[in-house]
Amino acid sequence: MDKKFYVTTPIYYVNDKPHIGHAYTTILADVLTRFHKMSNSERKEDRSFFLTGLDEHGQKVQQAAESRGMDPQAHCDDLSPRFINLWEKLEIQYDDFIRTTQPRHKNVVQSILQKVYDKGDIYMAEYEGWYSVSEERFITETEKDSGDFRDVKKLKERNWFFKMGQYQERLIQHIDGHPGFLQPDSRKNEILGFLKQPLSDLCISRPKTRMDWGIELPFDKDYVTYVWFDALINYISGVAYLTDDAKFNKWWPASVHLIGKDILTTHAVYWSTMLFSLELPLPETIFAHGWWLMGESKMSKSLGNVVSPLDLVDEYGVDCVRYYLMREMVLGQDARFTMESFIKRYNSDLANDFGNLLNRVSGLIGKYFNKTIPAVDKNTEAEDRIKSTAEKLNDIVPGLIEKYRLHEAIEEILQVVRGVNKYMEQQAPWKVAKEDLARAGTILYTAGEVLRVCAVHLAPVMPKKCEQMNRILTGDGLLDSDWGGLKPGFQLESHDALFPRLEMPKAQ
RNA sequence: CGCGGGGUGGAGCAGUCUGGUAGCUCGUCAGGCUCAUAACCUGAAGGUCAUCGGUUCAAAUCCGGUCCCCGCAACCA
Repeated sequence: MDKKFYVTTPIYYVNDKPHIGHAYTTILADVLTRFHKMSNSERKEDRSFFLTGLDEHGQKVQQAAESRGMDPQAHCDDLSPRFINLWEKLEIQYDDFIRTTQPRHKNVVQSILQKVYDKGDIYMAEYEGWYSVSEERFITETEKDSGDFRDVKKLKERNWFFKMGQYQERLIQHIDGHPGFLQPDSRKNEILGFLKQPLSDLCISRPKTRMDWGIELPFDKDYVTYVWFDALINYISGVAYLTDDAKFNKWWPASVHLIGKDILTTHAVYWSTMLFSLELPLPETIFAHGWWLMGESKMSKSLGNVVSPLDLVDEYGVDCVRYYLMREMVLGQDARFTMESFIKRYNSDLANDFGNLLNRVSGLIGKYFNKTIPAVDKNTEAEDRIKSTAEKLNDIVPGLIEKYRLHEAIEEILQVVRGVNKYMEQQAPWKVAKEDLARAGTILYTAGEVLRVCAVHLAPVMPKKCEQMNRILTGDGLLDSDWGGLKPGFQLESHDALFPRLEMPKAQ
């Protein structure tokens, strides 16, 4: 994990307010970045780059703006703070926030269009397909057959096409040759299955007569570019492609594009072939995560009345929500959000195991050592054992993070926390203290130090709470998982419960 | 027969690639402890690993059939 880490989220489409799907991906990116910062030994801040932002062009944005009686740019400017403010509230430490209406992005998109055009990978042709008059867009055969669209008619339109199909074989070979490129495996197979069909070329233009909220084609002023062709480029325009070679070469190719499973094809196929055309390396990994389900349906803005995990932030704190989201979802699979599972998870992991352990340790140190961290007298086998479980986390956690097995990494840390509770039970310092104070000191130092190490490992998930725990135990928020952070002689202050137990709300 | 993923104690998951006493968290029951946020620790009950058949000394794991669930089938973000 000592190499550079460049992570991206999708740039979110500004036709509505941010929702849990946006928040989940962004928190995930933040957590992964913090894990990488932590494990990089030197110049930590230079070793990771986290890019997120907004996708502001396209028909839906234009329509959303129209329905509000606003200019599209004003609409975007109005919505963007909602995202930025939410990220701040969720403790997201991104390195850059890109908006596709920014000149730095538009310029790159136009340069790329020209470049690909000059190369001969873009040509004009007649597009014929089913057009929905009410939706003002072309629909697919499947969509037409679904019967959900009225006013459907065949329509011909002259458009510009990207020669995507010619890269089909090369893409298949890349996927086969790079097992980690598309994750999880089920998604990789999905794409390989998709690529068994002939891959057609991609229509990358929209006539301004139909839709003009986009980036103009440099070689044809009557058209703007298709929103995906525009949006995907953010991953390289955001790290200064064509404008700052040193910066670009430092970060590209991305370590991972985090996406929801709904936009897998655009990333795995469109984006990859675009990069082939540009003769740029492909990202190391595209990871498609699942969706948060509410009851039986996908949680989305269309269900305005649902309780979202985001609603819990104000009441229960951002760290607890981050913990829940990261621990409860198996990356790649769907997960179900319920209030009950949130409270159960919070109580059993954070209140009972993690938070309560702090109170046990600090309470006993208060009672028998006048709130002063005791020194280690002599380690026994029991100390060596619990200490080694803590030290093993230094290998286990980064290993699991690299494999995107985040919930397992968290579980491993919690196993160590539970181990300390067990160790306390077996060593019973509250009894030992009455006969052998030095021995009790050894036990309490060890328990406290393992707890502190666990807090350091959990800090990427719960930055505030873990720093707070570290501060309680050591007096500063420095996060270092090396053994010995607890300083004998340090005076503990009294403190409130870090994770007060929650009552299960009564069934309505 | 379009392609792919899955079906493991009450719930959620791991284990399947590299066959060999079925593991974890929550829940339930009993006991212990009493430092702590009625928390913590120990023990127990509970699974024919969807189903049928095959290979094997041995199958949750490999092979084949069947049933059920889910995703994909692009140019709308």
